[in-house]
Amino acid sequence: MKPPNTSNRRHWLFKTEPTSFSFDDLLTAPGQTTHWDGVRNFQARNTLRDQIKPGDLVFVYHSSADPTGIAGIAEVVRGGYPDHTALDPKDHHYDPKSKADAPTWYMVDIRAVKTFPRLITLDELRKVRGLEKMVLLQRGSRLSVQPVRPEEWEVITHLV
DNA sequence: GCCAACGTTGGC
DNA sequence: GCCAACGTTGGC
Repeated sequence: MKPPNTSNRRHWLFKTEPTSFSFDDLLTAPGQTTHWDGVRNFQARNTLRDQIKPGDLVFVYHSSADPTGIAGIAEVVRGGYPDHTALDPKDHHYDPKSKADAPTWYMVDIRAVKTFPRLITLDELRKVRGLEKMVLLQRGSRLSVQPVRPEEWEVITHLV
């Protein structure tokens, strides 16, 4: 495998509901690696398809949980490719408008690289200076795949 | 192209 | 479970 280009790596945040897929589930997955499937929002799709590259780093965020927050870090091991779950009528994320020869939806593969010793909660993030512009913290923000600025990444990783 | 209706997200 | 905010759909 080609070593990732760590100098140009970008940073992202992926939301997941831990009742359906948690960071622990990623840790116990084969190779601690998984497809990040099921994204059905065009803006997030564009990011997955066009911008997220192997070597990029990802905060895995637990939404609709108690408490909500960032559970750990994963590394992108495969860039955007078609999300086959959109083609499976039995899949919860099936989309009849997506076709195999013209896929609408994309996913990436990620591998766990760091488990935070504790959840970095949303409450805590809201209080940290320097994160005021973070996409996650914007009012009404619900993008499930979102960019994280380098300085935001730096501040957050030093909280634990 | 507008925009009302509808469905979803996600914090609380 | 509530509901504000948002994205998508479809009639016009």
